[in-house]
Order: sequence, then structure tokens, then C-alpha cells
Amino acid sequence: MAEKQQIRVRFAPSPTGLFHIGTARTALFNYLFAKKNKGEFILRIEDTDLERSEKKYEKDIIENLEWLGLKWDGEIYYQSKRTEIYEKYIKKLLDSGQAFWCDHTKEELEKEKKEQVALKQAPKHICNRRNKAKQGIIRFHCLDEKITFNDLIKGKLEFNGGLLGDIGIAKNEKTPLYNLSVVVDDAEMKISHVIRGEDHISNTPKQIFLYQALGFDLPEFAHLPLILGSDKSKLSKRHGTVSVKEYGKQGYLPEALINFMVFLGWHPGNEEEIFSLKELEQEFSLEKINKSNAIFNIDKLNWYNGHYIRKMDLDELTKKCLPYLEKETDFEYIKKVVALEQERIKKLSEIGELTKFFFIDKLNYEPELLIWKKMTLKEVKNNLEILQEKLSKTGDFSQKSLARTLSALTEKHGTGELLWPLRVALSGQKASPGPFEIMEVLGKEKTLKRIKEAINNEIKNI
RNA sequence: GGCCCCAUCGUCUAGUGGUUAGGACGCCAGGUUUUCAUCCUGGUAACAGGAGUUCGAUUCUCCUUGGGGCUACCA
Repeated sequence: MAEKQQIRVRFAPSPTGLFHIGTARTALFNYLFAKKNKGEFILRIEDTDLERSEKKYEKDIIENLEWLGLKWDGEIYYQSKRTEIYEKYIKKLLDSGQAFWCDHTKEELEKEKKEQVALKQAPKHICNRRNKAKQGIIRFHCLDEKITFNDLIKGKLEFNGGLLGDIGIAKNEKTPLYNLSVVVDDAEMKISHVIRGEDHISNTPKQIFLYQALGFDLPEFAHLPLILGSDKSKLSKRHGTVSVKEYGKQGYLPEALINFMVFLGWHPGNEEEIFSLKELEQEFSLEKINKSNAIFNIDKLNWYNGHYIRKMDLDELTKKCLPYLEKETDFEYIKKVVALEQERIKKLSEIGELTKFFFIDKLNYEPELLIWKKMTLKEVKNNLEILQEKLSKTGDFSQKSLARTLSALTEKHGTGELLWPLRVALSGQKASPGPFEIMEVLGKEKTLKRIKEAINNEIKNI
């Protein structure tokens, strides 16, 4: 019965470091592959190394997956809770003689490796004193034969098993090491496709030997190119790598991160570049992943983020901006302010500084800023007074109406000559939304107050 | 040192023997009746090098160079 194989992939991070962009993209690609093929996406925490594993990193993984919207199927598997399973297979290997105890000390091993490197040989350990005393660690002998497999991304890969030697597979009968635990779990969990970073390529032949020794069917392998830092080296903790969540705190949106990450190594086959998670679940395919590493480029992320901010629903955006705005102000007022900045910000976190002038009482700026091009001080003052006069008689402070109301004046006195001093008087900044927009939000009273202050205080100080 | 992977604009990439080598980000210039931003238009910029195969190589092969990964009683 040729039953169509159920697609099952897993994301298997170890809780020994922060969930960075590279980790996130591996999760994303696994997730997308599962969705696209109506398969399952399993989350497995690889915490066999108790000394390095930390609860906070585990928490970080889960929070990030949730934040990004990458929902896994079923329960979370923890390797630390599966020792009986590994024990069974370790025993099997030991009993069959395929695995054995090796009591060479770390010092001996290091010395051996040094000598091999000096002799330009492949570093490997072949134990010459296998013991039954259960001392040292448990090793597995890799046969001296060629291992080839077809990587779904890289193509045909070939390795010489003779260069591998005796690899460590368990610290003791209950504690498997990485290569053994992945093989056992991937086989037990019926993982159909192992999709992981290409830093695992060299582990694959070792694992294939183990699959064979244990009599498991081989899954498909797909090794993703890596995401490199700006120094072109693999993303890692020591390069100041941060948790993806940190981007969230800085005001990056998950949809921007997703869109950005998927394009690091993948393309849709056309020139479209905006994709939601939902769309990607339909479009994604392993065939469209390229082979070379990609450098993390923050400019592109910023662009994506700006794009998603601009097209976001105003209520939703306002809610997301709240944490960056300290003042406890009326939500409707904040919403108006946010509306003015929506197309100006690249990150949510920028909104605080940009909109300060909407929330404070007294502006603080250099009076010289009021001067437009080569105007004289007298002209500035004069123009502000003209505006003050006109505005004090104006009832409708809607943006549109204001523009209409002042159109005759700007025609007469010059647009820049009138509007620049006005805008600065209102915002105190050299760059801001336009004066009509600001006035509508500020309202008549505050508008006139600021113009008055500019005339009375600021200009006097020049 | 050994093994492995990779190689198109600064960056992300399209390309699968014959293209003015396309797009995006960035950058530059201009426009959208003040600034900034948005938006629009235009511009800048790439096939690492050398052999070979071929009528013809960015594309296929080999070598060199360059970059990356792995080389644990981490994962």
C-alpha cells in the first residue's frame, strides 16, 4: 500500500541561548513547509545538556514562537523527559556491540587531536581500549565507507565515514549526546523532513550511520544556508545577538520580521515581495531556497517595518504605540497624533520622541528655527501676527478648512514664509507633520497659545 | 591543519548556453503648491580570477582565490 507519507517536521532548539534571527528563520521555514504540505510542525526542546540548558531560554523560545505566530502542533516535547526511550536504544547499541565504553580522558583526546592536526590528518578518535567497566563515555564506531545523501537544498552530498572514527553518543546509559538523541527522536516522532541550518551538514553522516545501526528509515534532509552577521560570521551569542523579542520591544512588527526573514534565502519566483504569513503558507517551497548564506541587513528590515506600519489599522497601531508614549492621555487624542506619524516612523519606538510636542505644555526650541530661509526677524514676527489675527477669528479647525482659510494669506505672503514659522511655533522642530495637521490635533486654544509664545518669548530672544 | 558548503550590484536576490544581466533595500537627483516622511519618476552599482567544453558562456567542467560551517563527555 503506497500510502502518501504524512509530512512531519520539527523545530528543535536547545535552550542554551537566545532565540535569534537565525533560529527564528529555521523555525519559520519548518513551519511554512508543514503548512504548505498540510503536515505537522513539532516543537522539541533539546535539553539533554542539563548544565547548559536554562529555563529562561526555554521561555524565550516559546514566547518568540508565539509572538511570531508560529504555532506548533500538539504538545511540546522535552528531551530531558524522554530518557527511558534513549536508554532503550543505548542499551540496544551496547548489547549489539555497535557501541562501547571508551575511557580515554579529555587530555588524552586533546593530545591525540593535536598530533593529528600537526600531521595534517583528519582529527578522529578510534578507541583502542574499549571497556566493559562502564567508564568514560559511550561511543559508536563509524564504518569506513562512503555516505551519500541527497540534500533537498544542497543536492548530492558525499562523505567519507573513515574520517569520522568513534563518535561519542552518550555520556552514560541514560544520557544521550546530541547525535543520538536527534536520531532517536526524529525516528520515533516519524519526522519526514529534517530542515535545519547548514551548520548541521557535518553531523548528518554521523546520524545516518546511527539511523542504519538502529534500523530506522532515513528522513529527507534539507540544510538551510546560514544567516550571517554584518561581520559575515554565523549569528551567535558572542556577537551580541539578541532575542527576536528585542526587535519587538524596539517596535518591529512580527509581520515585518516574518516577511524579512523569509526573503533571507527564499524567493517566490516572481517580483512580489510583500507576503503575509498566511500567503507564505501557500507559496512556500523548499525548491526556491537558495544555497548561499545571507547577511542580516537592518535597512531592509526597517523598510519592511515601515511598510507594515503604514498599512496597519489605526486603532491597532495606536494600541501598539501606547507603551512608547508615556503620557496618560485620552486615547482618541493619541490616535490623532499617531495618525500623523504613521507614515513617518520606521519603528514604533520612534513615536515617543517625534510626538513629544503634542503632549508637553511649554515648547523648548532655538528661536532661530523660526526663520525661513532669508527672512528677517521682523518679517517672521509680522507673519506670525497675521496668522494669530486670522486664526483667532477662525472657528473651524479642521485641517481642510484651515488650509482653505489660510490660502489667501499664503498667496499674499508666501507659503514658506508663512507656514514654516507657523509650523515651528507649533512643533518646535525642524521636521514634523504639516501645520494644518498639527493645528487640527492641537485645537484652537493651544495653537494660539503657541503662536503667542513664539511672538512674545522666542523672537525676543534672538 | 582536516572534512564539508558556498560565490551575480554595498545588501537581499532573479537568471538555468544567445538578455540592453531584471527586481528590492540603500544611496543620489528631480517632482508631489513650507520642513520631514509618504508617494511618483529617473540615476548609481554586479556576473571573483584563470583554463576548458561550445559557433557562443553569468549559466556546464576543472583549478585558483575568497567567504562560511564543522572539527566536544554543546546542540
